[in-house]
Amino acid sequence: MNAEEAKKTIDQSLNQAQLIMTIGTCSVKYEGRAASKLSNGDRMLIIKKDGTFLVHQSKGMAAINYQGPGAAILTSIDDFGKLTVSAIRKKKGEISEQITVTFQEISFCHSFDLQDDKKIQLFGTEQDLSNLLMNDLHLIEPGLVPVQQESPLAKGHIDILARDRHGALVVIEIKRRQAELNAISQLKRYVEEVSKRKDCKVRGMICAPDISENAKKMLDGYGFEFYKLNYDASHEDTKIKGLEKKQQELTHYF
Amino acid sequence: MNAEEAKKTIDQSLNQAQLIMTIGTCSVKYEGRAASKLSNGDRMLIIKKDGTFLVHQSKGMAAINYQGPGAAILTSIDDFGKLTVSAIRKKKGEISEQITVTFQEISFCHSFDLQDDKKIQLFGTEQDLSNLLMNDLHLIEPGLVPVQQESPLAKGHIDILARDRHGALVVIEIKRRQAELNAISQLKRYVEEVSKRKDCKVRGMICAPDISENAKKMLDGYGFEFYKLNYDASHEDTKIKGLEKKQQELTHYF
DNA sequence: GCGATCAGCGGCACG
DNA sequence: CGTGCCGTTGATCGC
Repeated sequence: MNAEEAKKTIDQSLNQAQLIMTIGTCSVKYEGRAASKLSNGDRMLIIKKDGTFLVHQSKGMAAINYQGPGAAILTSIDDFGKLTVSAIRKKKGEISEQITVTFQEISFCHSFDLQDDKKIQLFGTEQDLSNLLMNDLHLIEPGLVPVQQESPLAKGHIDILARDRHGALVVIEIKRRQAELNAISQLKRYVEEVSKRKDCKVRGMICAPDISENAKKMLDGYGFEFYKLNYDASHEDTKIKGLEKKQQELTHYF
Repeated sequence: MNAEEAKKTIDQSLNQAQLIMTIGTCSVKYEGRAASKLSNGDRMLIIKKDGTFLVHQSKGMAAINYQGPGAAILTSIDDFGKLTVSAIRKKKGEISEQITVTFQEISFCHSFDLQDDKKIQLFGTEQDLSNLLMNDLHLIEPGLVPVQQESPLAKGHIDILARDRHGALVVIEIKRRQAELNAISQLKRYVEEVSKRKDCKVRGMICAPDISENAKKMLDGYGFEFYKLNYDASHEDTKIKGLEKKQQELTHYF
């Protein structure tokens, strides 16, 4: 396909705010928060009507170069008759960014009018798990009652804050996947902050489907607790299937 | 476009491991680690030759539903003559996942042969900054010498480990963007671990272009230091433009 | 393969 | 608007 032709297609479609797809051999250059270079190869360029700019290679999930919504799109034909398409982002307070795609060959360039105002409904988020646990704190231990959900702290927010039957506060951090070191650090921060403000015993607790070995050691070191949270999120109504306390390994005592 | 026709196009292209793009009105369902529903609207479905499966709406950067490389793709025509395309992922040890796209209308379905074995070159990563700083530790303070880069710890790895002119170890954590609470927690982990193993004073230090207010407070609380790292990563050779120590605010003393 | 972390992270929600 | 953090995070690198 002709470069002039493609340029015309893109320019017109931009005016009409359509989705534009261009496929061809191109090189890509990026300058902004970082910088990148990608030499000639066949790629797919997607320009959405909100300014989203995506360059995809033939493999891999992530766009290899991109620009978020709001980018200004510019097209031009260079001295060698090659089409270049640029996405430029200039926001005050942010680093100015620019991607330039230079096409050697264009095999396809077309625009599509996509009508779609539907929003996705997502189930099984951490928030969902939190809501479920809120109503089932007895699964953890008898007498545990909710104090606050999503308690906003100066430094982050606690998933669930509860009180046990002895009057101690329990900071519960929920993870929808394996808890790792940073989850323990997070919990530590919350427990420290709550301890500073409340004059009572404060327990720290992680509820997650799994925990890494190092994270478990760190957890034990702080005297926190881990509950294995078994759940099924593959349906609209996420279900908690089990919640069992994992004691410290006996080996820790030898 | 006819559903049968589109199915044939997709099936044939899958055999040839090409990139396939289908555009039309569809609903999308996902079940796996989480679950989602998206009712009818116009979308773009991209199937890459490595099994990557992407559903894009007309706006926004992220694919609204996706499946990574390795997904098995299935097509079928349902009782109402509608085309459904599914991506299924079954890996042992992982949760089985499935996306199903049901097309009401198909406006475009075509495959493309994208030849591309080029890899992107990225500049200005945290690693690059680390390399630069390694050779310019004097920018931080006189007499600071490198001990080890990317020092592997049981719990993570230290960006730069150095020794100051008084013999104290300095754990340096570099961030390419604003340091926030979790960066401080991270640094704390490393300092704790080094302290445990070395019998000398251990300093903690963050080098980042900025630091959030709370992170700064937490940093001060631990007695760590913040150096404002001014750099330009918008070119192939990233440059450090300045590195200035930010003292504690005087207000902290009142 | 597991684990820890980075990412041009993006996106969201809440102060 | 900043900030903290989740994400079906993904991608990478070291052990």
